[in-house]
Amino acid sequence: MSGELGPGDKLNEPPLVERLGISRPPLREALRVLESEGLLEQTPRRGYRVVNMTDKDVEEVYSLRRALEAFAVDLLLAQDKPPSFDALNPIMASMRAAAKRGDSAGVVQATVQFHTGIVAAAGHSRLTDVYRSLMLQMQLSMAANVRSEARTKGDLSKGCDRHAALLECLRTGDASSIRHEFAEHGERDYLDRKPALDVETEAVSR
Amino acid sequence: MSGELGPGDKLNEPPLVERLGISRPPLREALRVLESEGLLEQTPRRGYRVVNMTDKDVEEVYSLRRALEAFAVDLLLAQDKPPSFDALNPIMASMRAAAKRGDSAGVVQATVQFHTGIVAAAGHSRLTDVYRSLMLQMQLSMAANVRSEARTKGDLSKGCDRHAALLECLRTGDASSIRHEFAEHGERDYLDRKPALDVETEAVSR
DNA sequence: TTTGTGCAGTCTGTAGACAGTATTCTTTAT
DNA sequence: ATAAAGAATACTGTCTACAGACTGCACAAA
Repeated sequence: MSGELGPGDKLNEPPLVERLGISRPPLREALRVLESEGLLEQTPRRGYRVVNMTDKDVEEVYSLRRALEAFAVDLLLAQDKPPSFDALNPIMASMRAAAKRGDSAGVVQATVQFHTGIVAAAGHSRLTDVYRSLMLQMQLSMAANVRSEARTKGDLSKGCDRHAALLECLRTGDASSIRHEFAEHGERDYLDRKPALDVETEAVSR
Repeated sequence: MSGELGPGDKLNEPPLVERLGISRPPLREALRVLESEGLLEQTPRRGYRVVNMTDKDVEEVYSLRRALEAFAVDLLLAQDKPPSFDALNPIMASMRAAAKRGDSAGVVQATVQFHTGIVAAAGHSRLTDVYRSLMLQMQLSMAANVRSEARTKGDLSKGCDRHAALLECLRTGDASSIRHEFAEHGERDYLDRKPALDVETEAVSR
Protein backbone atom coordinates (compact mmCIF):
# COMPACT_ATOMS: atom_id res chain seq x y z
CA MET A 1 0.00 0.00 0.00
CA SER A 2 2.88 2.38 0.68
CA GLY A 3 4.21 1.83 -2.81
CA GLU A 4 7.41 0.35 -1.44
CA LEU A 5 6.68 -2.76 -3.48
CA GLY A 6 5.53 -2.53 -7.05
CA PRO A 7 3.37 -4.85 -9.16
CA GLY A 8 5.07 -8.15 -9.83
CA ASP A 9 7.65 -7.78 -7.09
CA LYS A 10 8.55 -11.03 -5.43
CA LEU A 11 8.06 -11.56 -1.72
CA ASN A 12 10.65 -14.06 -0.57
CA GLU A 13 10.11 -15.55 2.84
CA PRO A 14 13.61 -15.44 4.36
CA PRO A 15 14.04 -11.64 4.05
CA LEU A 16 10.55 -11.05 5.41
CA VAL A 17 11.21 -13.39 8.31
CA GLU A 18 14.37 -11.45 9.06
CA ARG A 19 12.64 -8.10 8.81
CA LEU A 20 9.51 -8.91 10.78
CA GLY A 21 11.26 -10.93 13.46
CA ILE A 22 8.91 -13.89 13.20
CA SER A 23 9.38 -17.38 11.84
CA ARG A 24 8.17 -18.85 8.61
CA PRO A 25 4.94 -20.65 9.57
CA PRO A 26 3.03 -17.56 10.79
CA LEU A 27 4.48 -15.57 7.90
CA ARG A 28 3.21 -18.15 5.43
CA GLU A 29 -0.27 -18.00 6.92
CA ALA A 30 -0.24 -14.21 6.64
CA LEU A 31 0.83 -14.43 2.99
CA ARG A 32 -2.02 -16.82 2.32
CA VAL A 33 -4.47 -14.36 3.83
CA LEU A 34 -3.12 -11.61 1.58
CA GLU A 35 -3.51 -13.97 -1.35
CA SER A 36 -7.15 -14.62 -0.47
CA GLU A 37 -7.62 -10.84 -0.29
CA GLY A 38 -6.45 -10.64 -3.88
CA LEU A 39 -3.33 -8.60 -3.09
CA LEU A 40 -0.75 -11.31 -3.70
CA GLU A 41 -0.70 -14.17 -6.16
CA GLN A 42 1.07 -17.44 -5.60
CA THR A 43 2.51 -19.89 -8.08
CA PRO A 44 3.51 -23.30 -6.75
CA ARG A 45 7.18 -23.66 -5.95
CA ARG A 46 7.84 -20.10 -7.03
CA GLY A 47 6.51 -18.12 -4.12
CA TYR A 48 4.37 -15.01 -3.87
CA ARG A 49 4.34 -11.88 -6.01
CA VAL A 50 2.45 -8.61 -5.75
CA VAL A 51 -0.45 -8.87 -8.19
CA ASN A 52 0.02 -7.04 -11.46
CA MET A 53 -3.43 -5.75 -12.29
CA THR A 54 -4.33 -5.52 -15.94
CA ASP A 55 -6.80 -3.03 -17.34
CA LYS A 56 -9.44 -5.74 -17.23
CA ASP A 57 -8.69 -6.34 -13.54
CA VAL A 58 -9.13 -2.67 -12.74
CA GLU A 59 -12.36 -2.57 -14.72
CA GLU A 60 -13.58 -5.60 -12.79
CA VAL A 61 -12.81 -4.00 -9.45
CA TYR A 62 -14.63 -0.78 -10.30
CA SER A 63 -17.65 -2.45 -11.88
CA LEU A 64 -18.10 -4.85 -8.97
CA ARG A 65 -17.69 -1.94 -6.61
CA ARG A 66 -20.51 -0.09 -8.33
CA ALA A 67 -22.76 -3.14 -8.08
CA LEU A 68 -22.00 -3.66 -4.40
CA GLU A 69 -22.52 0.00 -3.58
CA ALA A 70 -25.87 -0.03 -5.36
CA PHE A 71 -26.88 -3.00 -3.21
CA ALA A 72 -25.65 -1.25 -0.07
CA VAL A 73 -27.68 1.83 -0.95
CA ASP A 74 -30.77 -0.33 -1.41
CA LEU A 75 -30.22 -1.78 2.05
CA LEU A 76 -29.66 1.66 3.57
CA LEU A 77 -32.83 3.01 1.98
CA ALA A 78 -34.82 0.03 3.28
CA GLN A 79 -33.79 0.69 6.88
CA ASP A 80 -36.40 2.09 9.22
CA LYS A 81 -34.29 4.89 10.60
CA PRO A 82 -31.39 5.93 8.40
CA PRO A 83 -27.99 6.02 10.14
CA SER A 84 -26.41 9.38 10.95
CA PHE A 85 -23.00 8.63 9.44
CA ASP A 86 -21.40 10.62 12.25
CA ALA A 87 -18.48 8.19 12.19
CA LEU A 88 -17.57 9.55 8.77
CA ASN A 89 -16.90 13.08 10.02
CA PRO A 90 -13.42 12.40 11.41
CA ILE A 91 -12.57 10.46 8.26
CA MET A 92 -13.60 13.43 6.12
CA ALA A 93 -11.46 15.67 8.33
CA SER A 94 -8.39 13.49 7.90
CA MET A 95 -9.01 13.36 4.17
CA ARG A 96 -9.03 17.14 3.96
CA ALA A 97 -5.91 17.34 6.11
CA ALA A 98 -4.12 14.88 3.84
CA ALA A 99 -5.24 16.80 0.76
CA LYS A 100 -3.86 20.03 2.27
CA ARG A 101 -0.52 18.32 2.82
CA GLY A 102 -0.53 16.99 -0.73
CA ASP A 103 -0.42 13.49 0.75
CA SER A 104 -1.92 11.31 -1.98
CA ALA A 105 -1.55 8.09 -0.04
CA GLY A 106 -3.33 9.64 2.95
CA VAL A 107 -6.23 10.73 0.75
CA VAL A 108 -6.51 7.28 -0.75
CA GLN A 109 -6.46 5.72 2.72
CA ALA A 110 -9.22 8.03 3.96
CA THR A 111 -11.25 7.46 0.79
CA VAL A 112 -11.19 3.73 1.35
CA GLN A 113 -12.27 4.18 4.98
CA PHE A 114 -15.01 6.57 3.90
CA HIS A 115 -16.60 4.25 1.39
CA THR A 116 -16.16 1.22 3.60
CA GLY A 117 -17.88 3.10 6.41
CA ILE A 118 -20.90 3.83 4.25
CA VAL A 119 -21.23 0.22 3.11
CA ALA A 120 -20.73 -1.06 6.65
CA ALA A 121 -23.65 1.10 7.76
CA ALA A 122 -25.91 -1.14 5.68
CA GLY A 123 -25.43 -3.78 8.37
CA HIS A 124 -24.63 -6.66 6.02
CA SER A 125 -21.50 -8.39 7.27
CA ARG A 126 -20.82 -10.43 4.13
CA LEU A 127 -21.30 -7.44 1.88
CA THR A 128 -18.95 -5.46 4.12
CA ASP A 129 -16.26 -8.13 3.98
CA VAL A 130 -16.39 -8.46 0.21
CA TYR A 131 -16.43 -4.72 -0.24
CA ARG A 132 -13.50 -4.22 2.11
CA SER A 133 -11.44 -6.76 0.22
CA LEU A 134 -12.35 -5.05 -3.04
CA MET A 135 -11.33 -1.65 -1.72
CA LEU A 136 -7.96 -3.05 -0.72
CA GLN A 137 -7.41 -4.14 -4.30
CA MET A 138 -8.42 -0.70 -5.47
CA GLN A 139 -6.02 0.85 -2.98
CA LEU A 140 -3.26 -1.38 -4.31
CA SER A 141 -3.86 -0.32 -7.89
CA MET A 142 -3.89 3.31 -6.79
CA ALA A 143 -0.65 2.83 -4.86
CA ALA A 144 0.93 1.55 -8.05
CA ASN A 145 -0.10 4.76 -9.79
CA VAL A 146 1.08 7.03 -6.99
CA ARG A 147 4.54 5.66 -7.70
CA SER A 148 4.59 7.13 -11.18
CA GLU A 149 3.06 10.53 -10.73
CA ALA A 150 1.54 12.47 -7.89
CA ARG A 151 -1.68 14.41 -8.12
CA THR A 152 -1.84 18.11 -7.53
CA LYS A 153 -3.36 19.52 -4.36
CA GLY A 154 -6.19 20.82 -6.49
CA ASP A 155 -7.09 17.33 -7.66
CA LEU A 156 -6.94 16.04 -4.12
CA SER A 157 -9.19 18.69 -2.62
CA LYS A 158 -11.60 18.24 -5.51
CA GLY A 159 -11.87 14.60 -4.50
CA CYS A 160 -12.69 15.71 -0.96
CA ASP A 161 -15.46 17.94 -2.23
CA ARG A 162 -16.98 15.09 -4.18
CA HIS A 163 -17.03 12.93 -1.09
CA ALA A 164 -18.53 15.70 0.98
CA ALA A 165 -21.29 16.10 -1.60
CA LEU A 166 -21.93 12.38 -1.55
CA LEU A 167 -22.24 12.39 2.22
CA GLU A 168 -24.54 15.40 2.17
CA CYS A 169 -26.76 13.67 -0.39
CA LEU A 170 -26.86 10.54 1.77
CA ARG A 171 -28.02 12.55 4.78
CA THR A 172 -30.60 14.75 3.17
CA GLY A 173 -31.39 13.44 -0.30
CA ASP A 174 -34.28 11.28 -1.47
CA ALA A 175 -33.92 7.72 -2.73
CA SER A 176 -33.55 8.39 -6.43
CA SER A 177 -31.01 11.18 -6.02
CA ILE A 178 -28.95 9.04 -3.64
CA ARG A 179 -28.90 6.19 -6.15
CA HIS A 180 -28.01 8.57 -8.94
CA GLU A 181 -25.25 10.24 -6.92
CA PHE A 182 -23.61 6.91 -6.10
CA ALA A 183 -23.72 5.69 -9.69
CA GLU A 184 -22.24 9.00 -10.80
CA HIS A 185 -19.54 8.88 -8.14
CA GLY A 186 -18.47 5.34 -8.98
CA GLU A 187 -18.32 6.11 -12.67
CA ARG A 188 -16.35 9.30 -12.02
CA ASP A 189 -13.82 7.50 -9.83
CA TYR A 190 -13.25 4.98 -12.59
CA LEU A 191 -12.71 7.62 -15.24
CA ASP A 192 -10.48 9.73 -12.99
CA ARG A 193 -8.11 6.94 -12.22
CA LYS A 194 -4.87 6.86 -14.12
CA PRO A 195 -4.75 3.93 -16.56
CA ALA A 196 -2.66 1.10 -15.17
CA LEU A 197 0.62 1.45 -17.02
CA ASP A 198 2.46 -1.82 -17.26
CA VAL A 199 5.21 -1.33 -14.72
CA GLU A 200 8.30 -3.40 -15.32
CA THR A 201 8.98 -6.02 -12.71
CA GLU A 202 11.97 -4.26 -11.31
CA ALA A 203 12.97 -4.77 -7.70
CA VAL A 204 13.35 -8.22 -6.25
CA SER A 205 12.88 -9.31 -2.68
CA ARG A 206 14.10 -7.11 0.10
CA MET B 1 -20.78 -30.53 2.86
CA SER B 2 -21.58 -34.20 3.38
CA GLY B 3 -23.28 -33.42 6.66
CA GLU B 4 -20.73 -35.49 8.56
CA LEU B 5 -19.96 -32.42 10.63
CA GLY B 6 -22.69 -30.23 11.97
CA PRO B 7 -22.79 -26.51 12.80
CA GLY B 8 -20.55 -25.64 15.73
CA ASP B 9 -18.55 -28.87 15.60
CA LYS B 10 -14.94 -28.43 16.55
CA LEU B 11 -12.16 -29.32 14.13
CA ASN B 12 -9.15 -30.27 16.19
CA GLU B 13 -5.89 -30.48 14.36
CA PRO B 14 -4.36 -33.70 15.73
CA PRO B 15 -7.24 -35.98 14.62
CA LEU B 16 -7.33 -34.35 11.18
CA VAL B 17 -3.58 -34.74 10.80
CA GLU B 18 -3.97 -38.40 11.66
CA ARG B 19 -6.86 -38.89 9.28
CA LEU B 20 -5.46 -37.00 6.30
CA GLY B 21 -1.93 -38.27 6.67
CA ILE B 22 -0.34 -34.83 6.44
CA SER B 23 1.42 -32.67 8.97
CA ARG B 24 0.11 -29.66 10.80
CA PRO B 25 1.47 -26.71 8.79
CA PRO B 26 -0.30 -27.56 5.51
CA LEU B 27 -3.43 -28.51 7.47
CA ARG B 28 -3.40 -25.15 9.22
CA GLU B 29 -3.09 -23.33 5.90
CA ALA B 30 -6.02 -25.32 4.53
CA LEU B 31 -8.12 -24.47 7.58
CA ARG B 32 -7.31 -20.81 7.09
CA VAL B 33 -8.50 -21.02 3.49
CA LEU B 34 -11.78 -22.57 4.64
CA GLU B 35 -12.06 -19.78 7.19
CA SER B 36 -11.63 -17.14 4.48
CA GLU B 37 -14.35 -18.95 2.48
CA GLY B 38 -16.69 -18.42 5.42
CA LEU B 39 -17.12 -22.13 6.15
CA LEU B 40 -15.11 -22.25 9.37
CA GLU B 41 -14.65 -19.69 12.10
CA GLN B 42 -11.62 -19.41 14.28
CA THR B 43 -11.29 -18.06 17.80
CA PRO B 44 -7.76 -17.46 19.10
CA ARG B 45 -6.36 -20.25 21.25
CA ARG B 46 -9.58 -22.21 20.80
CA GLY B 47 -9.26 -23.58 17.31
CA TYR B 48 -11.69 -23.85 14.42
CA ARG B 49 -15.40 -24.66 14.42
CA VAL B 50 -17.92 -25.19 11.65
CA VAL B 51 -19.84 -21.92 11.34
CA ASN B 52 -23.25 -21.92 12.94
CA MET B 53 -25.35 -19.78 10.66
CA THR B 54 -28.09 -17.75 12.25
CA ASP B 55 -31.25 -16.70 10.45
CA LYS B 56 -29.61 -13.36 9.77
CA ASP B 57 -26.60 -15.13 8.21
CA VAL B 58 -28.84 -17.12 5.88
CA GLU B 59 -30.76 -13.99 4.95
CA GLU B 60 -27.44 -12.26 4.21
CA VAL B 61 -26.29 -15.08 1.96
CA TYR B 62 -29.50 -15.12 -0.06
CA SER B 63 -29.81 -11.36 -0.36
CA LEU B 64 -26.21 -10.94 -1.47
CA ARG B 65 -26.72 -13.80 -3.89
CA ARG B 66 -29.68 -12.02 -5.47
CA ALA B 67 -27.65 -8.82 -5.82
CA LEU B 68 -24.70 -10.64 -7.40
CA GLU B 69 -26.93 -12.57 -9.78
CA ALA B 70 -28.60 -9.36 -10.88
CA PHE B 71 -25.18 -7.92 -11.63
CA ALA B 72 -24.19 -11.06 -13.52
CA VAL B 73 -27.36 -10.86 -15.59
CA ASP B 74 -26.58 -7.25 -16.46
CA LEU B 75 -23.14 -8.32 -17.64
CA LEU B 76 -24.58 -11.20 -19.65
CA LEU B 77 -27.12 -8.94 -21.32
CA ALA B 78 -24.40 -6.44 -22.20
CA GLN B 79 -22.35 -9.04 -24.04
CA ASP B 80 -22.26 -8.85 -27.82
CA LYS B 81 -23.04 -12.48 -28.45
CA PRO B 82 -24.80 -14.26 -25.61
CA PRO B 83 -23.18 -17.50 -24.47
CA SER B 84 -24.84 -20.80 -25.33
CA PHE B 85 -24.74 -22.26 -21.82
CA ASP B 86 -24.08 -25.66 -23.34
CA ALA B 87 -21.86 -26.50 -20.38
CA LEU B 88 -24.97 -26.46 -18.21
CA ASN B 89 -26.64 -29.37 -20.01
CA PRO B 90 -24.67 -32.14 -18.29
CA ILE B 91 -25.18 -30.39 -14.96
CA MET B 92 -28.93 -30.35 -15.55
CA ALA B 93 -28.77 -34.04 -16.43
CA SER B 94 -26.94 -34.94 -13.24
CA MET B 95 -29.41 -32.85 -11.26
CA ARG B 96 -32.35 -34.78 -12.70
CA ALA B 97 -30.58 -38.06 -12.07
CA ALA B 98 -29.96 -37.12 -8.46
CA ALA B 99 -33.58 -36.06 -8.07
CA LYS B 100 -34.75 -39.42 -9.44
CA ARG B 101 -32.57 -41.17 -6.85
CA GLY B 102 -33.94 -38.95 -4.10
CA ASP B 103 -30.37 -37.80 -3.49
CA SER B 104 -30.82 -34.41 -1.84
CA ALA B 105 -27.11 -33.74 -1.49
CA GLY B 106 -26.59 -34.50 -5.18
CA VAL B 107 -29.30 -32.05 -6.18
CA VAL B 108 -27.79 -29.37 -3.98
CA GLN B 109 -24.37 -30.02 -5.48
CA ALA B 110 -25.69 -29.76 -9.03
CA THR B 111 -27.69 -26.66 -8.17
CA VAL B 112 -24.57 -24.91 -6.92
CA GLN B 113 -22.70 -25.88 -10.09
CA PHE B 114 -25.60 -24.72 -12.23
CA HIS B 115 -25.81 -21.25 -10.74
CA THR B 116 -22.05 -20.87 -10.56
CA GLY B 117 -21.85 -21.77 -14.24
CA ILE B 118 -24.29 -19.06 -15.19
CA VAL B 119 -22.46 -16.42 -13.19
CA ALA B 120 -19.10 -17.56 -14.53
CA ALA B 121 -20.42 -17.05 -18.07
CA ALA B 122 -20.51 -13.34 -17.32
CA GLY B 123 -16.73 -13.38 -17.59
CA HIS B 124 -16.05 -11.44 -14.40
CA SER B 125 -13.44 -13.30 -12.39
CA ARG B 126 -13.89 -11.41 -9.13
CA LEU B 127 -17.64 -11.74 -9.28
CA THR B 128 -17.25 -15.45 -9.95
CA ASP B 129 -14.94 -15.90 -6.98
CA VAL B 130 -17.21 -14.08 -4.57
CA TYR B 131 -20.27 -15.89 -5.88
CA ARG B 132 -18.59 -19.26 -5.63
CA SER B 133 -17.64 -18.61 -2.01
CA LEU B 134 -21.19 -17.52 -1.29
CA MET B 135 -22.65 -20.65 -2.87
CA LEU B 136 -20.40 -22.77 -0.68
CA GLN B 137 -21.88 -21.10 2.37
CA MET B 138 -25.35 -21.73 1.01
CA GLN B 139 -24.44 -25.36 0.39
CA LEU B 140 -23.22 -25.61 3.96
CA SER B 141 -26.45 -24.26 5.38
CA MET B 142 -28.39 -26.67 3.18
CA ALA B 143 -26.21 -29.57 4.31
CA ALA B 144 -27.13 -28.70 7.88
CA ASN B 145 -30.80 -28.94 6.94
CA VAL B 146 -30.42 -32.20 5.06
CA ARG B 147 -29.31 -33.64 8.37
CA SER B 148 -32.68 -32.99 9.94
CA GLU B 149 -35.16 -33.90 7.24
CA ALA B 150 -35.00 -35.05 3.66
CA ARG B 151 -37.08 -33.65 0.84
CA THR B 152 -39.45 -35.76 -1.14
CA LYS B 153 -38.68 -36.74 -4.72
CA GLY B 154 -41.48 -34.45 -5.81
CA ASP B 155 -39.82 -31.43 -4.24
CA LEU B 156 -36.52 -32.35 -5.81
CA SER B 157 -37.83 -32.73 -9.34
CA LYS B 158 -39.81 -29.52 -8.94
CA GLY B 159 -36.52 -27.81 -8.25
CA CYS B 160 -35.13 -29.28 -11.45
CA ASP B 161 -38.07 -27.92 -13.42
CA ARG B 162 -37.50 -24.46 -12.01
CA HIS B 163 -33.87 -24.56 -13.09
CA ALA B 164 -34.79 -25.80 -16.55
CA ALA B 165 -37.23 -22.93 -16.91
CA LEU B 166 -34.57 -20.48 -15.81
CA LEU B 167 -32.14 -21.83 -18.38
CA GLU B 168 -34.76 -21.73 -21.12
CA CYS B 169 -35.54 -18.11 -20.27
CA LEU B 170 -31.82 -17.27 -20.38
CA ARG B 171 -31.50 -18.73 -23.85
CA THR B 172 -34.61 -17.35 -25.48
CA GLY B 173 -36.05 -14.62 -23.30
CA ASP B 174 -35.72 -10.87 -23.56
CA ALA B 175 -33.86 -8.71 -21.08
CA SER B 176 -36.72 -7.79 -18.79
CA SER B 177 -38.10 -11.31 -18.54
CA ILE B 178 -34.62 -12.67 -17.75
CA ARG B 179 -34.17 -10.13 -14.97
CA HIS B 180 -37.61 -10.90 -13.63
CA GLU B 181 -37.06 -14.65 -13.76
CA PHE B 182 -33.82 -14.41 -11.81
CA ALA B 183 -35.30 -12.18 -9.12
CA GLU B 184 -38.22 -14.58 -8.83
CA HIS B 185 -35.95 -17.60 -8.67
CA GLY B 186 -33.71 -16.15 -5.97
CA GLU B 187 -36.69 -15.13 -3.89
CA ARG B 188 -38.29 -18.54 -4.31
CA ASP B 189 -35.12 -20.36 -3.26
CA TYR B 190 -34.99 -18.26 -0.11
CA LEU B 191 -38.59 -18.98 0.80
CA ASP B 192 -38.29 -22.70 -0.01
CA ARG B 193 -35.33 -23.25 2.27
CA LYS B 194 -36.01 -24.71 5.66
CA PRO B 195 -35.44 -22.19 8.43
CA ALA B 196 -32.12 -22.78 10.15
CA LEU B 197 -33.05 -24.53 13.34
CA ASP B 198 -30.54 -24.01 16.10
CA VAL B 199 -28.79 -27.34 16.18
CA GLU B 200 -27.14 -28.17 19.46
CA THR B 201 -23.37 -28.33 19.39
CA GLU B 202 -23.23 -32.03 19.77
CA ALA B 203 -20.33 -33.99 18.38
CA VAL B 204 -16.78 -33.03 19.16
CA SER B 205 -13.69 -33.58 17.06
CA ARG B 206 -13.22 -36.83 15.26
C1' DT C 1 30.82 -16.06 -30.06
C1' DT C 2 26.87 -18.58 -28.91
C1' DT C 3 24.44 -22.33 -27.02
C1' DG C 4 23.84 -26.21 -24.09
C1' DT C 5 24.80 -28.68 -19.96
C1' DG C 6 26.06 -29.23 -15.27
C1' DC C 7 26.61 -27.50 -10.68
C1' DA C 8 25.92 -24.55 -6.85
C1' DG C 9 23.03 -21.60 -4.28
C1' DT C 10 18.58 -20.37 -2.65
C1' DC C 11 13.89 -20.80 -1.84
C1' DT C 12 9.63 -23.35 -1.00
C1' DG C 13 7.07 -27.34 1.05
C1' DT C 14 6.87 -30.33 4.87
C1' DA C 15 7.92 -32.65 9.11
C1' DG C 16 8.81 -32.91 13.96
C1' DA C 17 9.26 -30.77 18.52
C1' DC C 18 8.49 -27.51 22.35
C1' DA C 19 6.30 -23.88 25.13
C1' DG C 20 2.11 -21.57 26.68
C1' DT C 21 -2.67 -21.65 27.60
C1' DA C 22 -7.41 -23.21 27.78
C1' DT C 23 -10.27 -26.94 29.31
C1' DT C 24 -11.70 -30.57 32.08
C1' DC C 25 -11.62 -33.60 35.78
C1' DT C 26 -10.74 -34.45 40.42
C1' DT C 27 -10.42 -33.27 45.05
C1' DT C 28 -11.47 -30.64 48.99
C1' DA C 29 -14.05 -27.56 51.73
C1' DT C 30 -18.38 -25.59 53.02
C1' DA D 1 -24.22 -32.55 47.87
C1' DT D 2 -22.50 -28.66 45.58
C1' DA D 3 -19.20 -25.37 44.42
C1' DA D 4 -14.62 -23.77 44.03
C1' DA D 5 -9.81 -24.46 43.45
C1' DG D 6 -5.97 -26.94 41.74
C1' DA D 7 -3.75 -30.22 38.88
C1' DA D 8 -3.45 -32.87 34.74
C1' DT D 9 -4.33 -33.30 30.01
C1' DA D 10 -4.76 -31.77 25.43
C1' DC D 11 -4.71 -28.42 22.02
C1' DT D 12 -2.95 -24.25 19.75
C1' DG D 13 0.89 -21.15 18.42
C1' DT D 14 5.58 -21.02 17.20
C1' DC D 15 10.20 -22.40 16.10
C1' DT D 16 13.97 -25.16 14.04
C1' DA D 17 15.41 -28.50 10.78
C1' DC D 18 15.43 -31.15 6.48
C1' DA D 19 14.20 -32.66 1.71
C1' DG D 20 12.92 -31.44 -2.97
C1' DA D 21 12.78 -28.11 -6.76
C1' DC D 22 13.78 -24.11 -9.24
C1' DT D 23 17.01 -20.41 -10.72
C1' DG D 24 21.16 -18.51 -12.07
C1' DC D 25 25.85 -18.84 -13.38
C1' DA D 26 29.85 -20.83 -15.14
C1' DC D 27 32.24 -23.71 -18.16
C1' DA D 28 32.78 -26.35 -22.18
C1' DA D 29 31.83 -27.50 -26.86
C1' DA D 30 30.41 -26.39 -31.48
